[in-house]
Amino acid sequence: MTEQQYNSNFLNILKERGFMYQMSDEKALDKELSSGIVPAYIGFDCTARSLHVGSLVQIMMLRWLQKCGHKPIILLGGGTSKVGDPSGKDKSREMLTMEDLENNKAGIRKVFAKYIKFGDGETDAVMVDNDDWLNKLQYLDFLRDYGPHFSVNRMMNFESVKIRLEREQPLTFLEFNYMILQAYDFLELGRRYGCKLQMGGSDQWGNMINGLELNRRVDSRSAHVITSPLLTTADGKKMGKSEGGAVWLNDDMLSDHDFWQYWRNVQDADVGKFLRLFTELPLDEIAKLESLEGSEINEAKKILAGEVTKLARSEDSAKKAQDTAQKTFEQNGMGDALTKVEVSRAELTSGILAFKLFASVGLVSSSSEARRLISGGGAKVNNEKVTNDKQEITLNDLDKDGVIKLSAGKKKHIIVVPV
RNA sequence: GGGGAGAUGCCUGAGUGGUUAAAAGGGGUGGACUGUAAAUCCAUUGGCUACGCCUACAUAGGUUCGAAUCCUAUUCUCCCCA
Repeated sequence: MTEQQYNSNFLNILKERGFMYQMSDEKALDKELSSGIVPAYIGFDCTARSLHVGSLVQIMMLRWLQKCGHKPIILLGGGTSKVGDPSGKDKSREMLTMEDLENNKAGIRKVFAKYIKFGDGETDAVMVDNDDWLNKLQYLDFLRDYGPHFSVNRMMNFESVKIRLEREQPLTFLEFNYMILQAYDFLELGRRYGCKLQMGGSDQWGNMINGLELNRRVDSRSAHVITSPLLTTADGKKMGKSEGGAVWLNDDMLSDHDFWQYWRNVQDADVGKFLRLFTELPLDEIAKLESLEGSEINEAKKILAGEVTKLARSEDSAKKAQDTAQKTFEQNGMGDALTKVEVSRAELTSGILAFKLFASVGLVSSSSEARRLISGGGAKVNNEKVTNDKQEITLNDLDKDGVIKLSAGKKKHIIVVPV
């Protein structure tokens, strides 16, 4: 490997693998990390039942952190979700019920359990909800105790604030307070767990620095922050959209097959970057993979898909997904991991109009869309193009395995199982 | 509290009484080309048991043969003055 820039193994890994965007006081942090266990945290929203690949960079950072002998703290924004995240300006989000919130927390915990180890040990991860302390805050006490440490003049200079003001877009007081609450989280975690490091996306830099300073001013605790680059795909789009939906990490939100396919279909230019960030393959191996040319890079994509799926789902899921992909795409057949939909035998006996079946099975969202698909030549039954939307699908269409394969375009397939 | 501007399809954004399911772009989807990639090109993009029907331009009423376009009330948003 190249020269090791830091004493801390953790920092070296972050640097080499592309997790590092900026950090506060490099030397001090390096020293801190190389001389003992450092508890570090990253905050996550819990507005959905699962996190999606957009959070994967953060998750991997915590995983490496633990691997390097430190303690990950996962902070869920249960308290802040209660207020609703204001940065999605248009519609203020619906309030989550307590029940939703608990469900979401459980779902998110499930994801993390795949990546890091929880428990009571020194480097075991813990998961906390900022509702535990934010909810109890007394406005006046809070103002008196922490208000003096925040300078509005400075906050006005923060990128996030400045942009809004310059564009004359509204910035609510609520929103303005968010960064203060976030800073307070850092302080609280410092008190509870001796947390000294906050990590997060580079858009959080300003907020994170606030927390760092609050720690220093109020508790004289030395604290640090590291940000990761904001991830975009090679064509500059946000990561994590596929076939119209978000790429969820939980398997009850997105099938193993679709998850695997997302990684299989990344752009050539992203392969190396993603391998470094989202897998734990050695760097020299990654270098080899990303240097593959032309269609050979597809092999690298398969490895990427396999590795990521293994981590997020399971070894078995990865295998099945790859197997299915091979059968489906390379042999024009079908694999186990394709979504199966049951259709009553009785209906098939009398015949179902093609466009209706495509819609009811969920390949398209309406029968109008199904008709469009068919007239555009994108609908197939057992690899045969459907030419007429009134074509009937019947038991006669069962293949030798007694099922029917429906395809919408080249990539979306569903297996119809008569019951 | 006073005055002004505005709310259009997934998003941005035209339209200001009549072929307007609503320009244009973005995004999505399908096709061609390829490597299950990118770029490019073409098509499509409210719903429906479909050459017709229904629902749509913040909400509720009204004027009119006819409204997204005019009137009234309501809700929300932004701006300015106090």
